[in-house]
Amino acid sequence: MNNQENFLREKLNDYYSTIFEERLIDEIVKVGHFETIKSNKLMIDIGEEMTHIPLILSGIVKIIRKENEKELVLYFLEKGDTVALSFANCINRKRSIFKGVVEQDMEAVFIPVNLIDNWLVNYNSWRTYIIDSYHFRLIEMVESIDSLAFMKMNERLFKYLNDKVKITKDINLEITHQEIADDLNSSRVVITRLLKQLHDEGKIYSTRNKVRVLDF
DNA sequence: ACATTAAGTGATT
DNA sequence: AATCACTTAATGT
Repeated sequence: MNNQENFLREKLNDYYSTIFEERLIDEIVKVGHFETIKSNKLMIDIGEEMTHIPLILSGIVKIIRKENEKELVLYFLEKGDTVALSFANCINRKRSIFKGVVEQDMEAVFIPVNLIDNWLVNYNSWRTYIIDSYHFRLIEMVESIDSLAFMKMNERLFKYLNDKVKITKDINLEITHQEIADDLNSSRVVITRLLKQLHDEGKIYSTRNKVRVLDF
């Protein structure tokens, strides 16, 4: 057993070792490679081939859908999450349908996709993990659809802020109106006005580059 | 002090 | 709810 493997084993210890069986951890340690990606770096873009999937150890990744230069944030990934790579994708073509941007410095163990299929049949804990993660992503997608279809911009904005607080575990968000507008595929002016409204309602407190969520 | 970037606002669609 | 056009405020150099 070499240093590299021990290092990975150590990294997996605080989260994944509790959900994966030992034999699987041994495999991951053998084939995975550890990587850190800095905030604001592009992890994956739409159309890019997926050669590896990440098991996220820390940090946050923002998952975005893009259509002719317009973008919409769907959800965030954090520790314990992975990109829900479809089974069909594993077998056939494996190009990403999402864009993933690192939101907070991320650490992850990357697993080559060609192993995923095999692990699905060989490791119970892997199967459970992938299916659960699938299920969870589906729910988040439905939430996205709901908010697009049924919610007004002010409600979407408030949900967005709440989601951010939940994922960053901090009610103080460092963000500009423009960035929020981009994430929601809205315009800066609209966000400014709605934020002021929320501010006046006492739900948030906002100053330049900052939003503090008071009511969540 | 000046330039740049972020935020606020009225009017219009 | 979006866009335009402009103002005002905050911040970096």
